[in-house]
Amino acid sequence: MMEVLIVEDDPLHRSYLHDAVRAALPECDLVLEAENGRVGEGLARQHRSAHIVMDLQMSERNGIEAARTIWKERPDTRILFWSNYADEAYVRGVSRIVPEGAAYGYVLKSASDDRLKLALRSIFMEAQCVIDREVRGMQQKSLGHVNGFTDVEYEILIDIALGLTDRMIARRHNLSLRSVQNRLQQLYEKLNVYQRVGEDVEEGRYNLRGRAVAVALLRKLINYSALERAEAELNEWLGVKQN
Amino acid sequence: MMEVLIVEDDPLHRSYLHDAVRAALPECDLVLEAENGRVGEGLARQHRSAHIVMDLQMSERNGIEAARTIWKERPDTRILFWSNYADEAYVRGVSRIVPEGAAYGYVLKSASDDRLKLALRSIFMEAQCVIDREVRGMQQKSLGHVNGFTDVEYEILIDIALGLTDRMIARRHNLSLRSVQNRLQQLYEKLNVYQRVGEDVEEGRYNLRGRAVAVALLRKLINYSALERAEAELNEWLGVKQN
DNA sequence: GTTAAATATGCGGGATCCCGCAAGACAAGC
DNA sequence: GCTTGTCTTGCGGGATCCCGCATATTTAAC
Repeated sequence: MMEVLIVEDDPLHRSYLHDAVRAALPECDLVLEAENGRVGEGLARQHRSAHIVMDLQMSERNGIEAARTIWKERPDTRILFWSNYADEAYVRGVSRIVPEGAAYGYVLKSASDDRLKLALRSIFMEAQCVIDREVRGMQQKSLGHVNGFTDVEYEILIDIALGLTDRMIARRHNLSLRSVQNRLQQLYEKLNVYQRVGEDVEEGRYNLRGRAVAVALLRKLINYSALERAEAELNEWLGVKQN
Repeated sequence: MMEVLIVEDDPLHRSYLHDAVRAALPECDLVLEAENGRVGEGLARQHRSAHIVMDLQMSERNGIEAARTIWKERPDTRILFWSNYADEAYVRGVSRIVPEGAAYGYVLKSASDDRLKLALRSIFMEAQCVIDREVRGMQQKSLGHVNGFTDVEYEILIDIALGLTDRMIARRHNLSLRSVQNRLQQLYEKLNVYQRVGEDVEEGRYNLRGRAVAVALLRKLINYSALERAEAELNEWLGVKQN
């Protein structure tokens, strides 16, 4: 008596997943479906789902937020993230919320049938972690300190992407103004923002702050959902500070 | 003897589209498929395709760029854009490149079977334009001057999102420094960026420039593909300026 | 335990940004 | 013509950003 919950907003992908689950897990006798994160959370709570397949990019409430609240309630839930992209923003977002010792997976939608089915069995039956090669590569590059970003640096990157002033960032992280600016300089360095843009010396420089955000977006260090989440956290912080 | 070219990177969606085309257009005797924009361009050129269904968000080369080069070569090509989103950035991007008097369509993937098939017939057989209601609504709101953005304003918004300095923007648009800054003030006004962020008066302001970009991203006035395109155009401009 | 490296903080200054004020340019409408 | 409104440009100044220089403090390494 095993149940699997599918959270995925695309009907075609949903039914494809349904079939895959049925084929890979004959011991599963109930497959639930949710068409966005909000509904998925509800179903997970109601059915105490222990096995979830989760899309990341959904309209109503995205997969990372849904997974976070689900894991907060029951940290031993096994979740397989099934996504189109291996953007650093997503990978970071996921690994930030996975609880200690939880079994989870991250496979791309471009993966083969077999890989998906294998991952389903490994995670749900064997409680193993399965991370796609591309995603794993991303993780390595991200955490490997060559051209990778510290957590603090990443936080500050997000902060300037949100449009905070240096002073605000300093207050938020309990740092001095100058320290924040040091971090920013490191960021500019790592993001390779110091090139001139025009031929005239001393004439065509970028606005470093803005350029850093642009480059981060182009390199997919940041994406919409990361920004959205960060904006929510910022507002929350502003809220508690108010009181 | 009618041919239809499908450009779509998701295999499931591709085969769904294939079926839909077959069902809606029995007079069509050849359906070609491409898995990204680059391949799509090639096939379109090779087969002189006059009827194309195009996804917007693709990895290798996105739908807007592909459509632009295709339309540049044969402006009477009929293209149906089939996308997940009605973001203002996409809508603007599409309407910027559609040639005078061309027949095109924009329907969402969430649309029903019937709507898709109807759109296929309307555009390919009758040369009519078919724009989904949600998308149309977006267009209205975008162009209607209440809370809508001028083309110039939008250009400048893109420029600060790319991280250009005021001076650079001025040079690019042949404006004075001060005019650019006027435009920026309008932008800040329209994007509602002037609110304080903290309780201390005179203490917690946003960095307006950065905040404007953040808000624009959150409101989906800008998205990844728009940035990518803008970055390419910027580099092109820098190139010709060099010589 | 000593050295080296990374990190945090302060000071100061030049560049840029943000913007109020004001004057000229151009078009539309009466 | 006159007015009104929008757009442009210049000037000037305060705030912020970017960053070199110098000094603690912490962390890592041997």
